[in-house]
Amino acid sequence: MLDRAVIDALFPADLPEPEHWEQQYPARQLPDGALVTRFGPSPTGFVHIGGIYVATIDQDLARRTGGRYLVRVEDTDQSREVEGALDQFERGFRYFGLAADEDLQHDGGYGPYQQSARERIYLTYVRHLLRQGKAYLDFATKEELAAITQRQQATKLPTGYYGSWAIWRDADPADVQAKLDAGAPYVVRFRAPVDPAATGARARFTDAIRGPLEAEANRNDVVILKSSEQSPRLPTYHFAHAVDDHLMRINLVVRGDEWISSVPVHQQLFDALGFEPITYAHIAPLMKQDGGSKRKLSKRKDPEASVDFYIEAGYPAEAVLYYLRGLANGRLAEMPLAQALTEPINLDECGVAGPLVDLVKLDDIAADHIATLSGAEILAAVRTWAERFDRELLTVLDAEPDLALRALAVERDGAENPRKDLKKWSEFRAVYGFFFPQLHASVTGPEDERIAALGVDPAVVQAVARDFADHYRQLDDGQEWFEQIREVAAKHGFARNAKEYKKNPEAYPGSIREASQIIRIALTGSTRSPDLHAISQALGRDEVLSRITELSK
RNA sequence: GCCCCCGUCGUCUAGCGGCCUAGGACGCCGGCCUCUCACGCCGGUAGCGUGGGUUCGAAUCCCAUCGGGGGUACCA
Repeated sequence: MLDRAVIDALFPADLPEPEHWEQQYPARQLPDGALVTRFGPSPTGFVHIGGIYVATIDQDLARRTGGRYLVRVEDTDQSREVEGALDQFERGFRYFGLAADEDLQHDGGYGPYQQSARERIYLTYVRHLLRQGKAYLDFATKEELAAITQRQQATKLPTGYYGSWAIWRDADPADVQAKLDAGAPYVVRFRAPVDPAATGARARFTDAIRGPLEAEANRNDVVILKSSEQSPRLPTYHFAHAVDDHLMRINLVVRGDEWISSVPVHQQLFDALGFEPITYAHIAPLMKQDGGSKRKLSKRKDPEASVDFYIEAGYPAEAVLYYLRGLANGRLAEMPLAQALTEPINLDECGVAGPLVDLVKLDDIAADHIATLSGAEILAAVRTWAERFDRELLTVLDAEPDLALRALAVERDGAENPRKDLKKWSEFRAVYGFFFPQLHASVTGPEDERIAALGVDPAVVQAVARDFADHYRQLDDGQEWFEQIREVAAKHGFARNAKEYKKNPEAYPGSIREASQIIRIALTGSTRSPDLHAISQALGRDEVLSRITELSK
């Protein structure tokens, strides 16, 4: 073991002792059962939907128990850091209304809330471990490490830096001093306390979601402090997790299940540091079907892995949240959205398998949700979306707010079963664009391919349009209004109904169906639309006539 | 290689030894409504990974096997 003086010389002279931090970050005064949770975004410039998934659970648990939910930026891997990543994270989480009780902007007295700013805290505890011989300096080079792994693989031994493979674990202090004198870079490794191969030691813990779990005890002397060549000196995730979560007085760690196999290390670390063990809830990650198998949603391959995907498409945040909460806790998926958003997530009901994200299901949820909104609410949301993603639409909306409201009211306001024609705000343009003269591509005449596709004689089309326009009356009653089409259709010999037409197609230019479609296409540019009378009401008499007249020319 | 987690319709799931000839939701298919499309309503399709046990009885318990996922980094 190294002399204390040698160890201390490695650290700033004014570095505080652990007691200092313990006092600075005292136990929280919170009601019994209050959960203190945290989410740790990495500023890599990509905000993963899985982050929203986990953070929602974190926040829910804290809120419900009268605890705290904090965001701590995990930026210990500087090589992956990206400029502006924090803003991106901010924006993404704000869209989903995930505000932390404590974070970079909201100091709760347990900060800094960014690992790169916590160097002195980590160093205190590294020195502490070093002094007790629970950690040691390691000068092994990359090549040496690779060689060790290779030999272990060749002999089918567990890979890693442990026991007699750990060349610096029990090094002669004189050798260490010599390396130090030569200015050789080093890392600090944790001295794993047991050899599971010899003792059969097991690690046991109870996961808040999965119940009792068990694994081989950790054997590896994991790195806790990264290379002495770097500044600031940063810890690995393992060490930062122990120190930060203890000092921030976190009492429930919710994280992806890829961490399960690290729990044995974490337990040893907590124990060596003299920290109370912490409870874990390991969440099954969001998955994606890939050929015959499943894999985690990948930021490289799957656009829907990014929160930007949902924001750009304009999925309502509530719908996404509702979907995600239902995925986490199936019970919530069975209840209406408003209730599921406030109903607690129960960890013991959370799935353990890893659900596939199903955008078709999300679409269904979103359409259902939007159908519960009023036209005014939808307009407001579409407007907000358009501010960022469709400036032309924004201009039109702002020029004609009343028209927009009338358009949205069609088969919606006051309707028993409102249309579910909108799944996301980006669809507004395609679905409602025709209402706006600025966005509507008018039909140019009987030869327009949209009309031609009906297969009705162009001359008849023209005549129908002309007659319809000549006698057109803007009527309030839908039945009466539609009579106008029936009359024109009858006059030009259209069959009264589709059945009659089918029986003898040669005898008619078409049926009432085709006649209606002529008017529909003239008004909307499409063979599929909401109720024609309602559309005519929204458009107004002049616009109806102008669109029909285009066809009669 | 070693260690760990997981496995019910296409998807999300209910199910904790008899209430299961496995229930719901989404999807899909068909029908009704109808001037189109939606909506709505009605009906249908489809599953316990496999093989052994235990038991009067197994989706549920045990073992094995297969499949999928993760870890084994100075990434998180």
